[in-house]
This record gives sequence, C-alpha cells and structure tokens, in this order.
Amino acid sequence: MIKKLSIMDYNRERCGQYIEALEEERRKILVFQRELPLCLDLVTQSIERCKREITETGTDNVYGQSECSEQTTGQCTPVLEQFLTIKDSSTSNEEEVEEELEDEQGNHDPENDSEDKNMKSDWLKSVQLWNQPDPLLPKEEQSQQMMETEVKRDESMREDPMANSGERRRRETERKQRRCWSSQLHRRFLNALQHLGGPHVATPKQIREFMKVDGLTNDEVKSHLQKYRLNRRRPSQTVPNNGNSQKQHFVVVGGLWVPQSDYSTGKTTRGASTSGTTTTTTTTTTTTTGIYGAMAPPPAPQWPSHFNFTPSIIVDEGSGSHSEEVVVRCSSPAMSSSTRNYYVTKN
DNA sequence: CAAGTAATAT
DNA sequence: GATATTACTT
Repeated sequence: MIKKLSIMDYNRERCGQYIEALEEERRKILVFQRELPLCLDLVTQSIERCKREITETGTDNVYGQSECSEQTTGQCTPVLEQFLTIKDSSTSNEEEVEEELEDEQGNHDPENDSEDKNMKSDWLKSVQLWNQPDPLLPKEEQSQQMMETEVKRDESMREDPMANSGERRRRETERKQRRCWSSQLHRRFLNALQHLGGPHVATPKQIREFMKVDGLTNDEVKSHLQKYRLNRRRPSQTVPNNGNSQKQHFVVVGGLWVPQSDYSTGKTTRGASTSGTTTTTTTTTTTTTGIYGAMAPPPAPQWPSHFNFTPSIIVDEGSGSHSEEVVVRCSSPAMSSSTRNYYVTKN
C-alpha cells in the first residue's frame, strides 16, 4: 500500500524534474528552431508525454504506459500551452532532417527507444529528389531504397532534343523541362556548399561533384547557386514594415536576429506517413494538385520556408578545418567581400 | 570548358 | 513575383 504510494511519488518527482530539464532544453532549442525543428518537436513531445503521465497518475494507472501514439502533435494537454507558441508546426511530415548532414549515408540507428524512430524513416520515403513530373508513377514504392550515396534520376524523362520521333519539337532549342529543387536536394546542395567552404568559394562544378546526384548538370547547380547567393545577399527588404505585427517576433540572441516563430508556414499537404507501423490510412495522394494537374505532386518545396536561406546567419565551416565544428556567425549586410567583377560591355 | 552574370521563360 | 533555363562575357 504505502509502498505503492511512495513509488508513485517517486516516479512523479522524477518525472517532474525531467520535465523541468526538458523545458529548459526546449527554451534553448527554441532559439534555433529554424535549424533544429525536429529537435524541438521531439523535446516538445517528450514534455507532453511526461506531463500527461504525471497528470494521469492521479487516477489508477501509475505508469502512463500508454504510448500515446498520436501521430500529430495535435490535441495535447493545454498545460504547456505557453511553450507551444509555435503550435501550428504540424511537423508530422518530416522531410527535414535537421542538421545531421553527413549521417545521410550511414544512418543506422537500430536502437531507438525514443520516439524519433518515426521520423527519418519518412524522409527516406520521399526519395524523389527531383520532382519528376510523372503522373504515371504510382508514387508508392517506386524508387524506394535507392538514394543513399548516390541518387539516381530517371534520365528518360528528359526531353531529348534529338530523340524526337518527329521533328515536331520546336527545333533544337527546346527548353529543358523545369524541375524544382526538392528540399532534400537542396540539403545536399547546402551540404556540399558547407564542405566546400561557403557559397562564395564553392564552384558549381565542385558542388555538383560533391552532391553526387546523378543527372544533375553543371548549369543547374550554377543556377541554383546564383539564386542562393542572391537570396542570401538581401533576403528581406521586401515587406518594409507591414502593419501586421502578427507573430513575427524576433528575438535577439547574442547579436543574432532569430525569428521566434517560423518554419511552420509550409504545412505541406502531404500526409506524413509516420512510422511504418501498420498501414497508415492517410490519404497521402488526393492532394489537390490544382495547378499543373498531375505534374508536380507536392507543393512542398518552397524555399523561403524551409530552405536554409538563413537571412542573417551564415553557417559556414572554416574552409580548412575538417572538424565537425560549425561556426555560426553573423553576417553583416555589408560584408561579403564579393569582388564584384562587373564587366562593362565594351564593344 | 568553367564560372559569373544578365536576360528570358515558366 | 519567384524560380529555373538559357545566353553571354570573361
């Protein structure tokens, strides 16, 4: 009898301490939620779970062993509402593997007592680095376990200027089919960039070789790089000061402007397949692909939201250092000693 | 040929 | 308007 109670109390106590620790952790992570969205989500979920356990101990089951396998972070105890300012995250769809970077190839985490197993298995599914417009593909298995070190891209899709059965093509100047940079592809891009010493040092060719994405051309990388550089030069400046002060709170941390709530705007419609346990009844498909009909499946890839065009934070590795350390430093708008080689057309 | 940049197309 | 492709210059 008493024993039981004492155990209960003990557990509760421990849980409480754990929660405290977690919350503290979360506060820290919150600052970098842009870089560590999943991390934050994890911690949040953990906190929820713990709290739930505590609150439920009042009744009978001491160990809230209920796995509470809720898929989304939705319906939760309102207790920690204060911390959930980000709320809308709906990060059920993980395609954002945080800054793990390198682990892409060798990630083997067979032992995952934690709840983070469901993630990371997901982004592997969304393999298609290239949103290859292909309505025909069932999109299910398709190209599943490839990827790994080298990603392959179906070359057949490519419109060959030559191979046209009839020369109905518009002459040889057939514009390439437009393809988007999926977030994963972009990750590789960033990864390469980082290892090559920053966007201003890395050259398209190097990047392409580093990415090891089959079918990726130099020009594509070059273009992407160009855009990347431009976007990073002056990311804001649009929307001078919209009257709506909404929830764009910014926090100054160590001289860095960090958006307090962000990242969640994506809200991709793609059903997060979540953990592999049992078939998820999520509709997945039926995404109202309004435009383009069956062209590009998900509207997912949106740069502004989840690509790391970190406005004022440059994450670049010391060019020479091979260590894992990543230096985060502020980039003054006037920095970037980009030697502007402006060539004036002098004919 | 490769990289940067500008122009153009979607 | 944003993003990708192409054209052009170096």
